[in-house]
Amino acid sequence: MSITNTKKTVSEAVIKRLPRYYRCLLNLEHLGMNKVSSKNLAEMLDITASQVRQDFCCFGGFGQQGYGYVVPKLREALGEILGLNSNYNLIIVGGGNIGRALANYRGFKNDGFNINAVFDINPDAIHIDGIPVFGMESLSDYLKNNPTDIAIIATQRIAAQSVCNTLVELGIRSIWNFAPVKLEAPQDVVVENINMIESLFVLTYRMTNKTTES
Amino acid sequence: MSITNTKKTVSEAVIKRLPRYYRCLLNLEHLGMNKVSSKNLAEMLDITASQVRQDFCCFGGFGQQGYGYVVPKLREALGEILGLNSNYNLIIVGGGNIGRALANYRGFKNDGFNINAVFDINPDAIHIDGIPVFGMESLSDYLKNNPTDIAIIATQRIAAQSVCNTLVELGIRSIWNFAPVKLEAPQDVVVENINMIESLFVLTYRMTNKTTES
DNA sequence: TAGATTGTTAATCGATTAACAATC
DNA sequence: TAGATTGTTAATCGATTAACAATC
Repeated sequence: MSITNTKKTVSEAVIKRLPRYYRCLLNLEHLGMNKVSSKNLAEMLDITASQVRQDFCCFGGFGQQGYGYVVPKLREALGEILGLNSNYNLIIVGGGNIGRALANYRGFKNDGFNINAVFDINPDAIHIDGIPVFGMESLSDYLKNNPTDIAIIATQRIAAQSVCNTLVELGIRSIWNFAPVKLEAPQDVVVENINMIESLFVLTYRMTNKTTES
Repeated sequence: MSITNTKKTVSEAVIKRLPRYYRCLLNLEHLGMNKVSSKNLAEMLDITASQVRQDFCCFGGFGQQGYGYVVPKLREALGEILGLNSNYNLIIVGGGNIGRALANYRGFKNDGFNINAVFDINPDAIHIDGIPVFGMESLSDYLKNNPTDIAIIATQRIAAQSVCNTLVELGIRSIWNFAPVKLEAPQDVVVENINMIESLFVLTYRMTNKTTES
């Protein structure tokens, strides 16, 4: 009740900007900056100062009139809003290229995301340093014994929906989906997608339709 | 002049929907469907029929009143708008987890995207089946001799901007960026980003701020 | 105190939705 | 022809920007 969500709903657009504010503030904090104004932030993020203040206002506002924002305090507050003060336990389903890349990438750990296991239909063919790889048939037992906050779906497109169904049935309520499909899931399940091919198509669109002027 | 961009500017929101329309139509085409209405498409994509028609209208409209849209014709037209009727030559800079995953993933080839080479500061440590791995010092020579449409930046965050500068200097005009930084580039350079950590933060935001009601 | 900058309300701008004439 | 569905204009809704009183 203290910080979160004073106003009714926070728009998609605002939510997508929150991680950027957070990252930017983390950088400033590491640089030892103590004070920042909406004008400063706006310049760094290429948006308007008005928008910065408006966005923060959704959550109650964290500044001091006439002064600005205290960097560590604001970063902390945004971290709380984003849920970054907890640790998260993750598993990956699908040990193909993307699944392995995510498993091997150690960067998520810094932000409290621990990848504890990888599941694949063909576990014997996959080796990942420091993370166990199990067959799909072990998923149910694993989840019963190991509380898991987030499941990453990194399977083939064709398998993604059925894997999603299984995960939901086994109690998973948060899915980070890398398969290029729109997953159907109950409304209490949170799904966030990374769709590379869509991003690539946007790139070729811009290449093809580049404006020649200005 | 024939198909593209009748109206002045196409909004970001519309552009982001184009790949979805395209994917959906490709599926319908594979299923052998010949006809589709804006209502059908809207249902499949979870948007309004009005929006579908409005979006297509940006490019002149491809339907027949009273009938709907001819699937292969519409798919073809969208493919042209998205620039998917050409082949593209790509290179990857950065042979870490993401770079290797992208290089090993064969799926892009289906859509005409050929990954021809990988560059890394430590090329000897990296082996990718069927794709040569070179040192960074070979980049300039390679690009002189091998026309390249798109460069993928898959380096560490810290190296990304300098790699970007080099690529731009060497003539690259399209960059698909996987490093979690906002790259500065001349305005005639097209940059499209995949920012995983931002996506993950949006996921934890939704987990943390889930509405209990309804 | 005077200057700066927030929080918030009001104005503007743009995107989505509704409506409907055109027409297949 | 009658029914269906587009293309497009008008209405609505929401997000961004501007403005400014509050206040540090």
